[in-house]
Amino acid sequence: MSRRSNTEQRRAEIVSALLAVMAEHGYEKATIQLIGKQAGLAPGLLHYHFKTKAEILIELVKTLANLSRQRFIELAASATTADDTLRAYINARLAKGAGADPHAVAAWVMIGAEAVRQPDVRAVYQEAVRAEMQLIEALLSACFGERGRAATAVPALAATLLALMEGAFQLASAAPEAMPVGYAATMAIELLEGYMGGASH
Amino acid sequence: MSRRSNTEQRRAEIVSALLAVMAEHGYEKATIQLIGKQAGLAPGLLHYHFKTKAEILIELVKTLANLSRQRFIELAASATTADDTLRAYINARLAKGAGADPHAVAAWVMIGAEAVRQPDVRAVYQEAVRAEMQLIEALLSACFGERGRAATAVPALAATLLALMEGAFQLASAAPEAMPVGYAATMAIELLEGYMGGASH
Amino acid sequence: MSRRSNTEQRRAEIVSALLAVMAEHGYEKATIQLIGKQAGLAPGLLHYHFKTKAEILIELVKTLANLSRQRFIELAASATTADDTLRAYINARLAKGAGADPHAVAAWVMIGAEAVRQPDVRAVYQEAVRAEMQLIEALLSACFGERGRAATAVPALAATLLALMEGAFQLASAAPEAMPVGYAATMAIELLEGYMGGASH
Amino acid sequence: MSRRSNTEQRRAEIVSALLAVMAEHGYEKATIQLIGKQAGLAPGLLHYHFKTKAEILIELVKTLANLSRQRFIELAASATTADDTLRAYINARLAKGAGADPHAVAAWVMIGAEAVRQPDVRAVYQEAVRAEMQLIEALLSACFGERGRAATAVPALAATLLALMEGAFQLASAAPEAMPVGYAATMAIELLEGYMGGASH
DNA sequence: AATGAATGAGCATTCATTCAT
DNA sequence: AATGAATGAATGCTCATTCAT
Repeated sequence: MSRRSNTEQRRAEIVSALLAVMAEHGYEKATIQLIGKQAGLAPGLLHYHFKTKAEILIELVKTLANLSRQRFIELAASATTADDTLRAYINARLAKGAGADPHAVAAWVMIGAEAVRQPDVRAVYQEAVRAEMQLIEALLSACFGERGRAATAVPALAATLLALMEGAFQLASAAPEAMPVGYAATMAIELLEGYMGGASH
Repeated sequence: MSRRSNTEQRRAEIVSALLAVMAEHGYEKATIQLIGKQAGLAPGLLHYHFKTKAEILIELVKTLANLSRQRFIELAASATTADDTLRAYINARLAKGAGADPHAVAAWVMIGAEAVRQPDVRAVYQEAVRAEMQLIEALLSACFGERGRAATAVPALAATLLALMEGAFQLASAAPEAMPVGYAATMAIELLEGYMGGASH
Repeated sequence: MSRRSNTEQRRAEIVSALLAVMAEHGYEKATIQLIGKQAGLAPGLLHYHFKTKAEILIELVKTLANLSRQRFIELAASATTADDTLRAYINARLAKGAGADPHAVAAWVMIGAEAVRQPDVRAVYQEAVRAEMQLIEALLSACFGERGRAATAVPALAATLLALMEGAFQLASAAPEAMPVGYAATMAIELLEGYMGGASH
Repeated sequence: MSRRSNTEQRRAEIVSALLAVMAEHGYEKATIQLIGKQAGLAPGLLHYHFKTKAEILIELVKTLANLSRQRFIELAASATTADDTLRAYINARLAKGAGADPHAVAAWVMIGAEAVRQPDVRAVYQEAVRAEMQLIEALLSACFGERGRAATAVPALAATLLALMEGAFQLASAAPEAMPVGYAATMAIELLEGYMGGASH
């Protein structure tokens, strides 16, 4: 009788196209025409599946947050200790190599800037930040527990690690040539271990 | 006697207006009309003093980099040890309070995003990053020296501190409600001391 | 036995949906999507039953003209004198109450505006006007006859009554709060009686 | 020093262009491009002088209402009695001939339709209707007074005259060929005189 | 130096219409 | 008959830039 809906797939294609275009041109210059061309779809079709351009962006934020979590879950699967899990998390986020997607990183940086001025984007961005904070806090608390130590300043430590990661994304996208190679993951782990191992001496 | 050229002052006013408008609306939505209104100048005048809108942005990047350095110099004036100087630097960048300007912070975040896609902006942004890296490396080396220790992984450590700061700016601008209060400066200092004090044990 | 064609019913449903949507949004903003939603039909189906959107409008004009005539016939059934019949006519058109449909009135106003610029609409609109003129003229002539008077200026009188009715529709739709309640039917009858009763004194 | 503002003149030109285009094409099809072409102005300029297209329409409504009043004032200047003034009013509105502008009449019809669905337009349209009602009521009261009679049902009578005029505009614009020539002004006057002269017999 | 009107390309969005299913 | 995805040409509006004054 009727056509089968392919909306979910089309929406995913469009979001994916926005990711690619935005990584290179930013949000404002990611025109509907350009996104459509990237996806191989007519411009009008994008507005058939999404009410506004901003709505595509919102969807992208959610998608990237999920993707990130997914990658961590995969890498954490083989970790046995809390320290291993924390390392897996940091590597999932910061290490180059399999799964690291410069496009996604650059797009995330653009999203961070849009979140400053677009309330709707800000809302989902903030939600992602909150969820990430909780995840990191849990990981850190576990590490403290494993060492048989009281968990000290976990929220501040978590925030710092998150800031470090966000900043690393920013610098990797906008000034890679000015940065040392592979500094972030290694140094983040070392700093945390230094703190957790020595904070009570 | 003819009228003195007020070009330099006008340029500064315009750059300052861009800072204010950009903090709230981002670069693309910071229209010439809006910047002009903020500065109390007619739109046409902006193009008399700057060839293009991008040129104002470039000037703003330089201005912010200088401002930042200026603030550090002031705070560092009373420091006597290398550790004190490093603390002064971190506080100059991260501590709330006198001199901390949320507008400037938000604008810097926007600039970071523009640097990803605008080569001209990227060039000056990268230059600022490089200069900052050198400054931090010098500060860190001094701290190591003061401790009578070999300087270990200074570039990576410097990069990490810079990333931490950039990320803190990002999160302060886009998700302040999700972050603990005043975490960044304190925790950055503690992490560094933990690393420098204990890395060779 | 194969499925009966339901084309006629579907067409009527679509026309009725246009009436409802147009009353609120006007013709241009009565999109095919919106009409379809109102009718509970998929957009594509509208173009299966009507070649163009304008064709639906044409059909609506005819439908409304018929509806109006129908209502008069019902109300006139019990009239015995020419004066009664005229009163029945005016009440059928102007009186509030059973059968008065604000939607239909508003849609008719919209149609009147479309008739100014769309030749096809104008043609059927004009046809409806001509038919209405003839009907009114006949009613008026009968009234003159009943009074044993020569019919004076019947076409002009008929045109004036028609104008009065069209104007009442317009004002009822666009400025109801500025108008007295129930003025039109009463006053139309009084004016006509004043004219027909006293014109020869 | 600066350029002299020509905004008021430009706005008037644009409003006038909308009048012309709207009379032929209606509001929706009166595109900014088309209005601009009619006025000999670049499309962007229309939005420099008016924030939105709807704002031009609002201005047009006000302009037409004023124009109409102006024409009455001129024609009423030589009237000495209340009856003469009423006649002058009706002629100013309905009579063909010097000052009658089919464009303005057609545009007014379009405005009436837009007033049904655009709240902002409706507001100014209603205001114009209210002002017109007051004017007519005053004229009619004066006529009753001149006759030494109590004013009977003046609001309803005024509303009826207004409806008659609005309807005459509608029919003149959308179905002129179906209407008698010059019926409206003559018949309106006769009907009113019939009513005012004989209502108390 | 300064003003503000003017330009025109480009943008997100709408929508009648088509078409594969 | 019916569905709903797809198309692409408009449309209102924005905005950097130019220019006459």
